[in-house]
Amino acid sequence: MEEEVGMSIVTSMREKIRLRVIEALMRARDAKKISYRQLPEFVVEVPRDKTHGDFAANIAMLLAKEAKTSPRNIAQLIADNMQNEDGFLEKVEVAGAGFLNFFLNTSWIYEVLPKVIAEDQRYGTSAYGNGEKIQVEFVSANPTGLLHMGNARGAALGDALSSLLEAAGYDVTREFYINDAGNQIDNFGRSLEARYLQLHGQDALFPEDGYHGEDIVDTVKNIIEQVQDKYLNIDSELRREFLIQKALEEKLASIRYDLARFGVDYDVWFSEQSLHDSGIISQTLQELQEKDYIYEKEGALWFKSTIFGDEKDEVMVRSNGIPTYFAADIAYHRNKFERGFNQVINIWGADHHGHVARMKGAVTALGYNADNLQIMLMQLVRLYRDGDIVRMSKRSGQYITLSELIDEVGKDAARYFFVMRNPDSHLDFDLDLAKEESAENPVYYVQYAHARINSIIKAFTGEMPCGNEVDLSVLKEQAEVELIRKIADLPDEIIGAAISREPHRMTRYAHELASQFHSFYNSCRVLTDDQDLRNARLLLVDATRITLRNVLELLGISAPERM
RNA sequence: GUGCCCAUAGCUCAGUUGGAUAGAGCAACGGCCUUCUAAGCCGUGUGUCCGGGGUUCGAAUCCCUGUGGGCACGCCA
Repeated sequence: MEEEVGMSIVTSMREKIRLRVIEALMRARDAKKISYRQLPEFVVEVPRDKTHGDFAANIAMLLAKEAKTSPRNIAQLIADNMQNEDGFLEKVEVAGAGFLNFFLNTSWIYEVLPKVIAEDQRYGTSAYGNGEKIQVEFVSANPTGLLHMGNARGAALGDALSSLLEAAGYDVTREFYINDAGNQIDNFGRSLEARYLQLHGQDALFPEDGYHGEDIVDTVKNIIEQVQDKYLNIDSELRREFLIQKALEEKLASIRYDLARFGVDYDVWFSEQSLHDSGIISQTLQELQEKDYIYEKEGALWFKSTIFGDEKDEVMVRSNGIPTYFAADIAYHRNKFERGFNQVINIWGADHHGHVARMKGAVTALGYNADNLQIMLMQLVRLYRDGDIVRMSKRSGQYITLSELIDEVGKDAARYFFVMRNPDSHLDFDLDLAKEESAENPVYYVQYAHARINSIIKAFTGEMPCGNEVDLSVLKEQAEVELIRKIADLPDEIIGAAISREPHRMTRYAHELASQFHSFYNSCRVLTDDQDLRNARLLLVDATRITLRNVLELLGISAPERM
């Protein structure tokens, strides 16, 4: 049975209609006016076109074949047999190919506002997820450098998705996987060492594939300030070990700082090195060996990922005995499921799409359901400045950092831009455009609505009316009714965006809500002399404020009180 | 070459998972401030939904195929 508590008003209207449709059909069948065995899955949806009613159902078209009669006949039969003693339905129409259009008695929409105001910060949230544990791993950038635009997109998407899932009633853990082991760390060490020696006037050779970025030089300069030339005449391996440790500390601190500035707050920072240290990697390897998913070839150990649809098998342990990144990642994913997450979501750049099949294969091999590992791929970000594409490469150190992005564009605009687009499409980020504080920037449109509301509330000197004491049925203007309906949609919008893993739906919703408000603002005056109307509109405006603020909060965007 | 992703208005993109006459923003043009913020509102028009087949009551959406673009194909991560 559906739990009645916490269900949104829109959902309960939808369910009420669904029930009455089913009852009507059964009544018609009892009266031998129609025959069918099984009821098809049908939808009760809010039609795009307002003239098609508040809700519409497609059941007649789906039942036509089985019932051996025309969709319009079936729809008419349902309409004639609908129970409506309580006047819940204003009218029911048969339209188009056999749609049922339901026009509801408008009284239900006036329940929305008191509910929003009572729930306040909690409005929009629901218990849909039943507290199920979900982990979202995102960004997980190499700590050898600074965060770039791709990381920024991942941060905005991952954080918004996490917030959405939380609002939909899931128990969410935000996690950052720190790649502090493996080849790139060795490379990092050699790069640091070369810079350290160079900065002391020595003629050290910089590794070909090393980290050429200026930020590495700065890091080494900072270390030198602390230790001077103490590590100049010392065993190279010890020197590298020390430099790596100090540099990782600094890099990680700056990554944490930048993400915090971007409004992203992680629950867990998980070290890859800890998997090596604790022996979990070799344990996992052994388990896979026992299950016969591993074989040896040319001195290396391979995982049979081809049996899970991968293009080729993948090396787990190199011939030099060092496990690959893939081996560590498998151990990490085993660890995730062992920690009791029902679902695990990874946000990856699309350049990693080749790993999806083998990672899911590894999860299956370990005895877990691969469907519970969802990998959200996002296409890469292309950056434009002065009309030209800015080539970005971490190795060469040529890239715009998250930190610079926040300085230039601002957190709010940047986050809105990243979440606004479908992750499946390339994002052309025009820095000059995003910087512009003009109407071109959609985030201002939404924030402006919030600021306007606050300005109305400030201008009102009396006492805010109480939800239950106001007759809201005076809100009859089209702009008023449509605004209320948009407000009422929030809980279902959140659930829909959360379960489909599509945070970008929420920016659209935010924009539509703001649009509906601006339209209302221009056609209806809130602070009028008519006290009843004024009070009702004050409540409407306050509920809009709460809804807008809650959506912006989900997206990690501030809701300014004045602009 | 093989695999994955993308292709919708002049530009940037939505399109509620298969529904009714495909929508926003920007750009263009015309109107609206003595009023709670004009970073706003109202109006004007634009489509070979990349091409071609198929599935069905119904396709931008699902399947096949062709074209164009991006990405990946390492004992890197």
